[in-house]
Amino acid sequence: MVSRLDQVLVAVSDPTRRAILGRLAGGPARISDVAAPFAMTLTGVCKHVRILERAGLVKRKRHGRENTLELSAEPLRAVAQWVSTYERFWNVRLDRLEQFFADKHEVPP
Amino acid sequence: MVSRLDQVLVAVSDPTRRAILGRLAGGPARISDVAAPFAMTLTGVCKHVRILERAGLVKRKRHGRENTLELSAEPLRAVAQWVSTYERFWNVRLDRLEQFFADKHEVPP
DNA sequence: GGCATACTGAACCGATCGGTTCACTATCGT
DNA sequence: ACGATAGTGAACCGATCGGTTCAGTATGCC
Repeated sequence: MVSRLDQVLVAVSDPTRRAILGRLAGGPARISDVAAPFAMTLTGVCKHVRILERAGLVKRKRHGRENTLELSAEPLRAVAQWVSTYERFWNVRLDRLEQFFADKHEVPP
Repeated sequence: MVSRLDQVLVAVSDPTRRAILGRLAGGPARISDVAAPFAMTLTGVCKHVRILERAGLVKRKRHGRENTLELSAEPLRAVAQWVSTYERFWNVRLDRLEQFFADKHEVPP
């Protein structure tokens, strides 16, 4: 079983897919429009979109023969949450600095 | 060329590697200790550690034949930063709610 | 010295990945 | 009805991935 966080992280760990999300952050777009800037076949982009879709990061709406893609960033929340559990570790230096000053101004016994 | 963000996201998109980071969040440990809970050979775990190391998420210190691993969460900051650029999108409902009230109290022309 | 411990490198394996080509289905515009 | 446009499914390809086995190197302990 692969968790949702897994799906999202895997989807997002590819630079092409992050670029697609970036494009969609500027507003909805058709697959062809999204694909245009890439030196890649439409089929290739389609597969990336599919992965993003399965991760819940992209919503698709069909209008006739066109597929409008829309960003759905909510699953990134899980990523933010996971990362945030490590926040205290990259603030460790700051903690030490604070400790340093705390020690300096400590009242001697 | 693969960016740092890429390296970190790829490293972190594997559940085994996230579990290793989780273990290391509880304090430094030897590779063997980290490996113990996994149904996997030591060699397998070694390879995962290597990937985490290359992403800068783990620091290694040799003491004789032992390798002490230490969490180095700072690169996760880049992930947090990247995700944060999408924060406004998962708050979109709130935005719409605000817009709704803004419209309500709008001064008619 | 001799044996156990703690890794590591290399070779290998099947599965998955990113990407392509090609053939196909719908749909749109004229 | 026609050809152009938008997208998809399937088959294929080389590369990478997660994992193994096995042999080897240090190092620690008695």
